[in-house]
Amino acid sequence: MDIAAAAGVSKSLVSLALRGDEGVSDATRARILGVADELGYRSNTLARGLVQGRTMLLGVLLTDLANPYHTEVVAGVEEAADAEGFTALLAHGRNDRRRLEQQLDALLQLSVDGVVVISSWLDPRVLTEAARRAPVVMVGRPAEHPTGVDTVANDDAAGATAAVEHLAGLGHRRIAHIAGSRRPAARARREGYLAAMRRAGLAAEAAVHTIGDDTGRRAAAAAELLEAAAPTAVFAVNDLAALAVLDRAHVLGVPVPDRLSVVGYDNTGLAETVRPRLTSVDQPRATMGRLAVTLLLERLGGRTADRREVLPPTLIPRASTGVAPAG
Amino acid sequence: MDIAAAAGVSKSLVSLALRGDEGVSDATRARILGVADELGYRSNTLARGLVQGRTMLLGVLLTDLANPYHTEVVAGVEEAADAEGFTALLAHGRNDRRRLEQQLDALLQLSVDGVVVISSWLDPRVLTEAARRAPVVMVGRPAEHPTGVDTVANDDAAGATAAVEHLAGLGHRRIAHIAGSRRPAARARREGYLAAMRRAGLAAEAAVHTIGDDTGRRAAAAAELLEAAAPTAVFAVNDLAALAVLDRAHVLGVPVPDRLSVVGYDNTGLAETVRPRLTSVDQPRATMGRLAVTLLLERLGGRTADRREVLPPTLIPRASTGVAPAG
DNA sequence: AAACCGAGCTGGAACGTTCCAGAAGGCGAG
DNA sequence: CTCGCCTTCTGGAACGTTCCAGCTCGGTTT
Repeated sequence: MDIAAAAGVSKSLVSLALRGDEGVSDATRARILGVADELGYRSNTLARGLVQGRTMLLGVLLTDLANPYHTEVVAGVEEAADAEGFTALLAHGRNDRRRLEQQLDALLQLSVDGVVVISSWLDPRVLTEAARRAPVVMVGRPAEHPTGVDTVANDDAAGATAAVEHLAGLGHRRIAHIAGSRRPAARARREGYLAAMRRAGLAAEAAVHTIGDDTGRRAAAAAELLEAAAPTAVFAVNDLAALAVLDRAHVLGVPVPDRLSVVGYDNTGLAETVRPRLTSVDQPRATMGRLAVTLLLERLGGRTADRREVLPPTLIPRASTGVAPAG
Repeated sequence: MDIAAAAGVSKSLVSLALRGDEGVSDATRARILGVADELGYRSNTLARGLVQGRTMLLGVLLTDLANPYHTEVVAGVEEAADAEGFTALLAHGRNDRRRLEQQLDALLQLSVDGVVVISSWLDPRVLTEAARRAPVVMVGRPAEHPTGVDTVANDDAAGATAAVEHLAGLGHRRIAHIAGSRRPAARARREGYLAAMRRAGLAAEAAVHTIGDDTGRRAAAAAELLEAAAPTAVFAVNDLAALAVLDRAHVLGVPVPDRLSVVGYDNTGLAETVRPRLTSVDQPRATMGRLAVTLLLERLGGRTADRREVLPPTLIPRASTGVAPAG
């Protein structure tokens, strides 16, 4: 450390002074800080991490940067990380499971103190294995709970129920559902929809159409659904699917919400952008991100039992839903 | 290194074997790899970085994760980084200049081998200072070129010209512009618009309304513009502003594109989502990201002269523009 | 005056790698 | 048989920090 030489003290004392330790005289401290400033000194995270065994870095691994759902969770994670003195570093899987695993590996090799995984894509065994090297919290609904890993999810069944009850409360009976792929969250929403329809005495009216992830099939499913089931209301598995329905309704000349009500899920920025504004089920994303950090810190504090947190979503009514058309 | 003990060789040999060096006998290599696998060994980036003086990490600093413009640049950066054997780590400024600086600092302290800054927010002096510790490339249009830093930008004037020529070619004369804040890119687009209007002999018809960054003022500016200037076409500084115009037109019952044509800038996902699909100027974002990495590598290879790259944008015609209404 | 104390400082080990000089042993050429 | 060379392997230094045990020196207590 050249600061030591320049200030005429030992490197140990430089270290103490820079870290603000008590046992350094004011005069010496001032001199050391002065020299450090002059030399443009920046501490070296690598060296510190190596000797301390912790880096104050949190890794955030996400499947898809472009997905606004993910980025709001990230905001929550960052806020909490900042408050605890950690730096959040993001790694991006770009919708590719292999790459996701590589990025996870890269984070672990960097000796991050913990990892928040915002993705349902990783194999539970990969997560369990990762959790042996650093605490791992997964945000999202896993198909199968990975042992050694904490999870934070929203209550998809409750969200679906809220959507159905909102629509039923407006007098709708033919409430159809556009379901997602076989992913766990989508499945839970679908089951929640079916259960809520039963409870509302509308089991006979339930209609489910399943879509893929790509835009083309979304549009096709929307068209099919509107023509086959002739619903007065649609609960869609997510905002993008809801958008496809709005789009199709526009093409068919069906006015929304006068003749058709539509509810989305995730309350993405889109919901507030499209015309009409989309009623959508909101997950408390920022809260989920913050909670993930809390769970990580608990693990760092020594907790070993797995935790599985489920947070309640909220329905945000907007202009895409209205009272059911008469007849 | 416990692998060394378990395999009965020196730590040096373990290092050589794991890195695939030639001078290790096949039998010994197999034994070492076997032991490493069994012990679940992962190399330690901190230690390697410390001794080698490079980490094979690229830092990507961005103002706003939620901005799809940024994320596509990131995709280009990641693609190129991957191809060169680097790992891209993202740090996020969350629309806060102070935080942006802190994150930049964190990246430098991590000893990343280079930084791609996707933001026009940082003080040029901060960037110049950072560039003394690691190569820095800025993607975006700086107000003032920071010395020691390479920049990659799109040609905003050319983009504005393309928009005006497209509209003029459709017979429009009263082409108004919704301008952005005082940020350099916005200013360049505005100047480009004015110059193109002059060249088209429409200087007298030019009308500029300026907006802020928030949604409310966007809507107000859109309303004001449509009512005051009564244009038949609007070139907006970005897609969000264009959206506000579409929205306002919808409220006023002005059909697009029959009585009003609208062109955006940035060609974000929104442009393909809204109805009608938005004509927009596309920046070659992925290419810009890849180019940024190329420039970083050149710096690592020893180049010291600053480079300033400007890439041509492309207008993507969609349904929001049509021939000017008669009369 | 001896013993103790605390404030202020130092030197060296440690962290997990890579790198470098060089050692050991086998083999072919002279 | 000796020399040199090649292959395979080793030991220790180095990277920039933190941590720990311990040093020195003036002042206070007994």
